[in-house]
Amino acid sequence: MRVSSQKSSSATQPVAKIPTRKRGIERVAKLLDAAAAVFAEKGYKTATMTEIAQKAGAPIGSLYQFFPSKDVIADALVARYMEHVGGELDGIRSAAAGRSAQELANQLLDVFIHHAHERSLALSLLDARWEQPGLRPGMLRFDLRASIAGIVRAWRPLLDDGDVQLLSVFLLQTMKSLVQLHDDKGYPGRERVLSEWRRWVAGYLAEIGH
Amino acid sequence: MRVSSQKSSSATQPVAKIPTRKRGIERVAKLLDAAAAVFAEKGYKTATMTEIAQKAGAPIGSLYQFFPSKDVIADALVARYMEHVGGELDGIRSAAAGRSAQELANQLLDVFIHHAHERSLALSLLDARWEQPGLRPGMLRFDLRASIAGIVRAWRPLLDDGDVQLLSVFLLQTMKSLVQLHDDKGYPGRERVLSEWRRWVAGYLAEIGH
Amino acid sequence: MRVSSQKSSSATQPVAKIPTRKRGIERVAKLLDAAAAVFAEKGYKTATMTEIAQKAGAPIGSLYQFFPSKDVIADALVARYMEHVGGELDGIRSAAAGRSAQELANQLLDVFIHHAHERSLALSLLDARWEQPGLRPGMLRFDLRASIAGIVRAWRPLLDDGDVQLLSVFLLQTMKSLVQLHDDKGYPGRERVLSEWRRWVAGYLAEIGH
Amino acid sequence: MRVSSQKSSSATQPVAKIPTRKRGIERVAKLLDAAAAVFAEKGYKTATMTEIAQKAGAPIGSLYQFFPSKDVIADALVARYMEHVGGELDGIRSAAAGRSAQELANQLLDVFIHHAHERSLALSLLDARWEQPGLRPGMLRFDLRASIAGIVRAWRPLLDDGDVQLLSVFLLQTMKSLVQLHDDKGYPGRERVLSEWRRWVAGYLAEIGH
DNA sequence: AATGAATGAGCATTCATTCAT
DNA sequence: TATGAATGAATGCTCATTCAT
Repeated sequence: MRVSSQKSSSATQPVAKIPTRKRGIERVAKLLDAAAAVFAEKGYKTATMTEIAQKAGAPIGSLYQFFPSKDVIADALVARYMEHVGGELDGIRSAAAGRSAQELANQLLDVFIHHAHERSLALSLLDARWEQPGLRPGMLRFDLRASIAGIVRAWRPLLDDGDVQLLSVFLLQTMKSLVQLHDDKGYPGRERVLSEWRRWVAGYLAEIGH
Repeated sequence: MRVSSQKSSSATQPVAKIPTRKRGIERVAKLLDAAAAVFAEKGYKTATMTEIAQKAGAPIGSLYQFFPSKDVIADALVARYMEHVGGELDGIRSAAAGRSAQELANQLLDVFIHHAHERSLALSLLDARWEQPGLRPGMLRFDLRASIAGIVRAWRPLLDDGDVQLLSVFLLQTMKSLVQLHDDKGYPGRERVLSEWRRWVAGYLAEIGH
Repeated sequence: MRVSSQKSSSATQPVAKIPTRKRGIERVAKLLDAAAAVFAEKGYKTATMTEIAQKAGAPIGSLYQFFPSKDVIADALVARYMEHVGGELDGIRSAAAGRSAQELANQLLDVFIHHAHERSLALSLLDARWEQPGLRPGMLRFDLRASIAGIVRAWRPLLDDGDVQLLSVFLLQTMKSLVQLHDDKGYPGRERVLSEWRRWVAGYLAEIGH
Repeated sequence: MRVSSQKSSSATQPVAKIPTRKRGIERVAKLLDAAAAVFAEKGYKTATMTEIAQKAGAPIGSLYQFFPSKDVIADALVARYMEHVGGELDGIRSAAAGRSAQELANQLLDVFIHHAHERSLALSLLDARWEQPGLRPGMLRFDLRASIAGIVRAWRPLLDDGDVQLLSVFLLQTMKSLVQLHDDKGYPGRERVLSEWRRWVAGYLAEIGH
């Protein structure tokens, strides 16, 4: 299953222009990387378009050629994250059948660990541009939950829908938590906490999934 | 136990002026409430001092009388949250002895549910000022963790330090997760997820705490 | 009758802030004059807020304190023109009874001649900011027409409504035309044309108004 | 008689390149139509070269091939209007002899009514570029006045020069006024005003022209 | 003390025109 | 010849903080 990253473009919503020539493709990649770095360092509001362009070695006009507004560049970054994670989840799903609960748990937890920074960036970008924090991130959650539900179904095809939903919500939430525990270096017994967490997630997975 | 809300005062950092007369106390409360509302709606960067003053019905000069900068207001709001939660945790600690695992888990989980909005505001304020001088999210976590460790010790005085730490980290993390699951109304089977989560936290608590 | 210059302020439409202190009143007057000069010289789009502020000897922030957008300053200029002309029309109306057709015609024609530049500025400002040119200026026309109708009624109280309307439309249009003929210095026989025009307007006025 | 649309070419002023092949001619027509539409909708300053090219379905480079600057397009549009009106006036002149005053008046008034939108566009383009090098509104007026003078002479060959001038100025001005009265749908008694205006113009024409 | 007008550096964004491909 | 990506100076506007009244 593919996590949707296409803009539904129902109206004349501004979207990133897709570069056609080689030079443009390279430039867009550079711009996105620069934007990710600047947003991560400064936050959405504090980051400036000028700094993004400078960091990418591009004139400000070129930045606006491809990303007609600050919002569009943030959206593009979120979409890129969704594609990365979506791709990995696809891989896990196609190899889910026959795995042990601990193997599956570890694989899922590692996806989030692996993209921890990208994820926290995406969340902060979503948050900073939405009045009611938590509403828009909900979209993100929705897609991922569906993806994870697909994995659970591939892993245990006989599970009923309620249990699939329960497990997918549970897994998503514990993945997020593990990232937080993983990123925080400032508490004692960190190693033990992390391995306990993995054991505990696998235990719950095994309990519900037989 | 009192959760510390004093800055480590490395230098002559500006702090909120403490009002002495009754009228001043009322005005400060109004200003803080207005600030909380505006920050919650707009986010730290987007909120303006002018709007905060307007919402409190106070002139901008008066706002600056008590809170000499935007940062100081944010710090005061975070401190207020810490005091609220700290107070409740104090209460739980003094009545912890003799509670069942499920009772203790529920009480703790309810503290965070109860202050969910205040907490998300405090976190976003901390986050938005990441590289400003002042408090850090880590500091928040540290204080709370210490507070929870105190509760665990009061509940099971014989537990060794490693287990106390493990449990306090675990409890803090699952409290945060429960808030997220609680605030998100957009997924199926929410009721079941929430009750399972409580059951499951209590189970782990019982397992480690004998 | 007073030509309306009050903003109906049905919603949170941005309007010019009215200065309260003496310094503010002087500054607003200076800003309006500067804006009139710059708009007249460059046109609405080409004029820059920076240049207006500079010409008024004010920092850009002060300009925005009183006029929160470029549109608002243009609106203020239009309103000022309406007030000037409205005031003069009021005067003509209260002294209309008993005048000869030629006297009344001359007085009206002189109002527009007198405010020729202010009027052309107001029209160009209205035009430049409205997609369908002619639609918004229509509002201007509406107010003036009503004012002129009041004068005609004061002049000839027994005239029926149809004739009053006819005369007010006719007078407004010929006033505008006279301004154009007056401003254009580039054609031969200008003096004769101008006096013929006045004679001809008075003749029509006398014919319809008995 | 041909209304002059050539610039006085004081220097090496850029002009529209004249297309030679059939495809080029079609493309230029499309570009001019697109430019007219965009200018009419947005005004000279607000209209963008990119949008004009897009509306014509042509790449921006192609637009610049034929019209090397934004000003050149505007000039071309004005020239086109002059040619249209000039052509019609030529026709009226060659059939002027023997017409009644009312017939001549109606024919002339209809020319402006017929090209009302094209005229208002041309005027706004001239106005918007007031201090740019190129044509001036005065020039437009001058050419038309000369054209109309020719018609008056053809109609009444014995009239002395002063009366011819007077009539041509008068006719041009009343033609413009009629257009304004015609375009404005927002006043009462419009039908009566329009027919009165025509009657009244013919009356003056008859009076001066014997 | 209390007030709110003044300040100006800084930001997102635009667009006519060029020129490499 | 035809194309459309590249360019960057210029513009409207914001807002935390100060300080004259």
